[in-house]
Amino acid sequence: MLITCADSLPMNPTKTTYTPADVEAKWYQRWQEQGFFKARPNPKKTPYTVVIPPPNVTGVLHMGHMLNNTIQDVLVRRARMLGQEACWVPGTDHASIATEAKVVALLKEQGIEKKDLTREAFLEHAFAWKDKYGGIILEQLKQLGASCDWDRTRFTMEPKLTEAVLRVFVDLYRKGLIYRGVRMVNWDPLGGTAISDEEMIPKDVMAKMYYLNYEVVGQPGRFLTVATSRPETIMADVAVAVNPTDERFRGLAGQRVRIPLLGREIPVIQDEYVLTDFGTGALKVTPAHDLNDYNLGLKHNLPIIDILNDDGTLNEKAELYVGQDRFAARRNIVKDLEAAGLLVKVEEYASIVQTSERTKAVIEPKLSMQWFMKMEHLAKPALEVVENDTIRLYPAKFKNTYRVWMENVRDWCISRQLWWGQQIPAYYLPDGSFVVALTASEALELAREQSGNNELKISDLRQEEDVLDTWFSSWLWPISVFDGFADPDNADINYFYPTSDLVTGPDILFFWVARMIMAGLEFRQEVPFRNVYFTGIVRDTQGRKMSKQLGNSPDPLDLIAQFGADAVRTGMLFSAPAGNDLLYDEKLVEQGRNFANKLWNAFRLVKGWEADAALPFAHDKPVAWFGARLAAAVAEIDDHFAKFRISDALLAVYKLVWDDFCALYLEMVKPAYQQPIDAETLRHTTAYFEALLKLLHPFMPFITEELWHELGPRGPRDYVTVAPWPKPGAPADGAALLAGMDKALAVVAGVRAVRNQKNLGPNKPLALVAKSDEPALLAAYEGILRKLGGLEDLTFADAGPAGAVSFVLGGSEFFIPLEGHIDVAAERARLEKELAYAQGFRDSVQKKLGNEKFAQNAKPDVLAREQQKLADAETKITALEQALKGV
RNA sequence: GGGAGAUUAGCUCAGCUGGUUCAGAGCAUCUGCCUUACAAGCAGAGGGUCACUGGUUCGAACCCAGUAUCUCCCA
Repeated sequence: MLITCADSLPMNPTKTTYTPADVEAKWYQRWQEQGFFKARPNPKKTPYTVVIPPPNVTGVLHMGHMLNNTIQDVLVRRARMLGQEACWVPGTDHASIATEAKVVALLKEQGIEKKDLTREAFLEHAFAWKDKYGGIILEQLKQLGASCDWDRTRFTMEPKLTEAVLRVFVDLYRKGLIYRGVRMVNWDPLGGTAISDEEMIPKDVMAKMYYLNYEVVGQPGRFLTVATSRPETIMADVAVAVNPTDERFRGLAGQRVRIPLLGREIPVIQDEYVLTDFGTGALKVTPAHDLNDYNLGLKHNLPIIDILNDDGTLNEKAELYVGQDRFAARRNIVKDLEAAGLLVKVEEYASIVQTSERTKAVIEPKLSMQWFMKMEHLAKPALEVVENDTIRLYPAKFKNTYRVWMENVRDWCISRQLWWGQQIPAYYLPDGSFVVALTASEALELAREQSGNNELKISDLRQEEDVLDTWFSSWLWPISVFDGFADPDNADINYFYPTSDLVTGPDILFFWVARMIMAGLEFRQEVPFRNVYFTGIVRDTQGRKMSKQLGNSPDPLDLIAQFGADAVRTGMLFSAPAGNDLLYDEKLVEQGRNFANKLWNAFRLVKGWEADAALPFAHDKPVAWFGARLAAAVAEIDDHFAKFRISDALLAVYKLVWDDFCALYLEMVKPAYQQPIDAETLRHTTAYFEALLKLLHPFMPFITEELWHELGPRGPRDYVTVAPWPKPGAPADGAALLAGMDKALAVVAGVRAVRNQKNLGPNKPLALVAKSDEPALLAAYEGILRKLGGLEDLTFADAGPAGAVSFVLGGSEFFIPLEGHIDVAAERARLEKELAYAQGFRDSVQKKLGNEKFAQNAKPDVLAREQQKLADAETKITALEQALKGV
């Protein structure tokens, strides 16, 4: 009788290599047709929710996305198989500064300058561009196999999410948590906006240090030399500071000095902040243009003179070089200082300047009027939920980082001087005061109330030009994707929130993760997620970050085309422990491809078997053993998942498939060429194969789905994607089965080692004589010993035959008669070495057991183990001594 | 300058409560095999003073102190 595994074979099972390109698109389409990725509130199931860290709407897939989304997909697919209602919400981020910079650059190519456009016209261009190129990245994720519920795709700037942002802004403003204030910000003069710290790129440069002479007032000819890298800012100086302990400036404190060229008098102040060994030890204080100086100015109550315009040119307060760009002014003032004899010297030194990630402009620390959010009130509960493990961070070391940041949290500058983003819903009255409201008409009402002027019209109000920081929409993401602001009691949010796991990079722990926690607690009184898994940064084999400039970043789509999505996914995961950077190496992807190929060939083998119903069940031992092995592996894999050890889980499946199933189990049950197999064994083998496909599916969704359908006839909705995850239930005698097989396999390994040592080749039939202390056990595994060891004969005896190679396992001796291959001296030497080793081991255990304090202090189970070790060592020594006598 | 973390095989990393294992995995390396599923493969082997110096302990990769080097975060 013939048991067929599948009705049709779209793939050619005679081909020895698996070709992923033939099947991947097909299965992704089928999954979508079947609606497997769609999630709906279902009270009978436990929800499992993941919100994607939304990539930039105009971005394209890079290696970091590959890693991050592979991990999410593994978690989501496994949850789905565990019978949970798995909901993975995809979407994109409007990424205000990045996208605006791209649109500005694009318009420039078309000869259009942003400044010549109205806000409305610019946004029209931006939306047109977003509609054309936006969301490409989501299509790319499908090629990776990402099982997102695409019907739920959101965009942080779509109307509903924008409404959520505005509601939150108004709410927090009314709670008194949002205010306007003047602060030192990172100003991008080219982009004309404040940017956040993470949007700056530090650049190593060789800068010049200029030594300038400030004349001491009332002491003509006496100068105080000050070192500065920014001579063009001396017009904004308000003091010169020295360290109070610095002997060189004794007596100068309280004196006044004259700013070079300008002649304005400023005081000399003392502060410990000043480093005595940097520059000349005298520091010019320019509060408007340096953050440290600003703080120094606050401390000493100094005035602030801001000499720069928003575009980086000098304003009239500078008095000199007005209208010139800061760098032109620098060149000119150096010339003039030199001419005036006030420039002592110029030194080169290595320095770091901050530049804008988008416009590349050198960042200017600048005082400006911005919108801020108070963080203290929000940070406190957000810290607590991480401290008390309501939210767990993986790896846990990030708890420390999180704590330090949350305890020193500073107010959040939420305004950006851009157009692409959510415009701040504040409306200025003609008198300069303002109101905050969701809509213009509400604003008008408030404005009339506030001003007492009922004649005010909407056209009298001027809406704030600034937009909100992108993170001000992404911090609401886990709530807003379920419309939790507009409709706080809807079925989706009640069911899917809080989400389960968040997978993201540690670089946005503060900007995103911490703020989502705050938002969750503030607006829903509930954490946004239970676990946060931090991935590492993908680097090249030399440890460098992937970057376009270095050209060290492969195109993920090329990789998928070349190796298959499954191979790329496993390649990323093979070496990606949580929080550790991943050194990407194409070899890992090759390893993934090889693994897919291994699986494919195992399938080809099993597929080729024909069952003969007349044959008796011949492989009860292998079948029982692999059942136990599988159960143990499932338990181990589940444990790895519970601890978010994703790459360990993968490695465990990898070894189960490759070593246990292919190298051992299949070799044990494999019939001789073109011989039939008994039906019972084939039935078990097929069931095991299916279990392996299930365990592998989260990691390698495509090949497992393909083989699932090849392996047996399937109903219309019978897909491994929705198959139940294997249960770990181990058979009662599992431990004994595993231990027994280990002993048998040790004998096989011994025989194979002899084969290799004696250069016998895999085919030469050998005879094995066993002087075993467990003959019954070995007899039970005789079939396996013969097959895997290539034995033509297995006999039990009390003594070894002459002219045999021997090896010792535990208390048993094994002999392989090999006339003509025996080198007596070498045999003796080998056994003696082994004996000496065993004796040394015994002695050390004996010594430990003989130590009174050990006997007193060690736990009973430790003591018992040591005694067992001693007994085992004694047995082995006896057997070795016997073997030596026989040589 | 302040803080956090790391250092285990050639590489990337595990190693849980100090004792199952006189230190484990994957990859790489070496040797031998084109053995009727797979050379993208099979069988076997070698490879470590657990950064260094002390300390605690019957016992330390693990706990403590110091040193060195590296990484990240904050300023």
